[in-house]
Amino acid sequence: MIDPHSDRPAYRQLADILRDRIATGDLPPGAALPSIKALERQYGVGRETIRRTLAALRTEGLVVTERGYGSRVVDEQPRVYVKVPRGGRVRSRMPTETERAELGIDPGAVVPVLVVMLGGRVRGVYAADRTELTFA
Amino acid sequence: MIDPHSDRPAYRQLADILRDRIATGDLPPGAALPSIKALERQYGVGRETIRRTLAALRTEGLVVTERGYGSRVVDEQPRVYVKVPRGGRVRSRMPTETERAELGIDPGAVVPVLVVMLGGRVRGVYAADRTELTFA
DNA sequence: GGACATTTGTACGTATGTATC
DNA sequence: CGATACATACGTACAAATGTC
Repeated sequence: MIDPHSDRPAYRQLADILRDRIATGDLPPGAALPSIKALERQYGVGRETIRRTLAALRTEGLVVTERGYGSRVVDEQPRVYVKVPRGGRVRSRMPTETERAELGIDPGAVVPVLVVMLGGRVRGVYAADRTELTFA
Repeated sequence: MIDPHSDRPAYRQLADILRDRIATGDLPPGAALPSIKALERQYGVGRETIRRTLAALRTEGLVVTERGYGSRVVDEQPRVYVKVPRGGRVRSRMPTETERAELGIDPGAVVPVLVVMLGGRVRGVYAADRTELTFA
C-alpha cells in the first residue's frame, strides 16, 4: 500500500489512494471516510500522517471534516445562478473569516468565493461551491 | 500576548495577531515572516501551534511558505484579463494537483481556479490570483 | 437529562530528512 | 561545507463535539 521509503511522502501516497477511491466511486459523494484510528490501522501509519492526508484532501475541496463525527466525501450542492451585469468583472479568492461566517461555509471545508465587481465596487460575494455565474 | 486559557485556540490567537500585523502594514506584501523557531520563542508556544497558524494563514491566501526559506506575505500579482464569451458560465474551485502543476501554482500557496465554461464544455481554467474575468 | 464510547481538535515533545542560503 | 529553515512522521495527552443508550 504505502511505501515509507518512497520519494513521495506517506501522507501524499495515502491521499492518492483515497483520491482514487473517491474518483472511482468506491467512496461516493456523501460517503463517510474511515476514522483516523481506522486509517492508522488499515494503512500502518501514524496519526500525523492521517491528519496531513485529510488536510490535503480538504484543501482540494474533496472532503469535509466535522469534529466528533468524521470526514465525508463532499456532496455536490445545487447551484444558484447569478447574472453578471454587462461590464462586470469577476475574481476569485479564499474567504476571510467574516465571509465564511456570513456565507455559512463549513469550518472544515476549503471553499473559495466568487467576487463580482462593477465600476470598481464589489457587487457581490458568493460561496463557490453553490454558485455559478452567467454572462447573459 | 497569547492566553492558553482562552476559548480561542492558541494557533488562532497567533493567526489573529499576524493577520493584524499584515493588515496594518507592519508586515507589508513580500515581507518575510519570522521563522518557526523565532515565532516559538516570541510567543511562547510550541511548533505545532506555529504550524497550524501558518497553515491557517496559507488557507486564507495571506502568506506563502517556501521550504528551506520561510514564509512571506503574498504580493499582489499583475492581473491578466480574460474575456468571457456571451452565454459563458463561470465556476470556481480548488485546483487538482495536475492543474497546480500546469498553472504553476506554488505548492505552498492556496489559490483557487476560475473555470470558464461554454455549452457545457470547459473553455479555460485560470489561476485566480493572476486573473480577472471581464464581460464585454 | 446523564453516562458513555467514538471521533476529531489542540498542543506538546522528539527525531530525521531535505531544501535554501 | 555549515547554518538555517521547513517537511515529514512518530509518540503522548487532554479537551471538546457528536451520537447512542
